[in-house]
Amino acid sequence: MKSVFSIGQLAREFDVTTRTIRFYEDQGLLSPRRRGQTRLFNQRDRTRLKLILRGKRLGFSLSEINEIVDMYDAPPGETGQLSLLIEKIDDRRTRLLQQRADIAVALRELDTVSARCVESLKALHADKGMA
Amino acid sequence: MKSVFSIGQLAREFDVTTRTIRFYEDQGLLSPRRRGQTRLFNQRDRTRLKLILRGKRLGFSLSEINEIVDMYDAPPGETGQLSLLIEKIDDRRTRLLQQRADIAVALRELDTVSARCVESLKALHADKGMA
DNA sequence: GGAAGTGTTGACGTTTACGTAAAGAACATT
DNA sequence: AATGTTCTTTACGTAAACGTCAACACTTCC
Repeated sequence: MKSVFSIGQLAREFDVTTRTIRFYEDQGLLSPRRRGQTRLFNQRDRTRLKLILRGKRLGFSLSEINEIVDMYDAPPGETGQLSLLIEKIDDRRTRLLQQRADIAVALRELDTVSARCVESLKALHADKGMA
Repeated sequence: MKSVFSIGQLAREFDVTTRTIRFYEDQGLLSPRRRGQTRLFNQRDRTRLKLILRGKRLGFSLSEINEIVDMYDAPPGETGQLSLLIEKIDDRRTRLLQQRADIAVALRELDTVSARCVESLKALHADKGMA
């Protein structure tokens, strides 16, 4: 369990370019410590990067991801901020549930297409037998 | 059950702009019939649009969606094309399953954040009671 | 017959999310 | 001392997915 990572290490581990990681820092999604000019990433930075990439896989934009990642930090003190956060959570949950439903439909349809492929293969083999 | 739609009707129904629909046609994702210059969309076009928008919700790019929508049309005759299609189906299934797993994790984490919100609210009420 | 509403084709503008050099610093190896 | 590797900043480039006019045609309503 290492506790400090270079930009290159993280890039290799998560299969992104260093340019991408620097870009995320530029956008305020990451803020690693520095030793001189060089970036030093700790476990928390690494976790945030993992969160970011999961958000990307789910089709969120970087600014949405920025909001999301902030959600995981300490809840805000004011009631106003808190209800805003609850609203965001609800929005995100709704979107995730929609996506889950979309995936269910899409997977069923893939099965249908698969079945048609099998049928086509059968037909091709039958033709082959005829020749 | 209507069988022909104008571009405006579809735009309203699916909450996209007409510009978006024309762009999709330009990219070869839609190809409605014409009466003179005017586009006439049928049920098949409408279904394709629905597929496209679901693909977008799942974070696929338009070129990926193009491939996907083609999958739902008649399977190709050649064995080579067919095995290519099977490969694509497999890729897509893998990605969907990854997304589903991501969603499961994200939903659990949302519950955690929700719980923290409730705790924070309790604490705020306690403070209020103290004053 | 003029205005409103819907349709059309360009064509340029914009945001997002990086890619891709350019030019240099720091450090290890040969 | 030269080479190689990994890091840095700065900055221009780009593909995707539309937005946003402009300028025009057709129909309908008053």
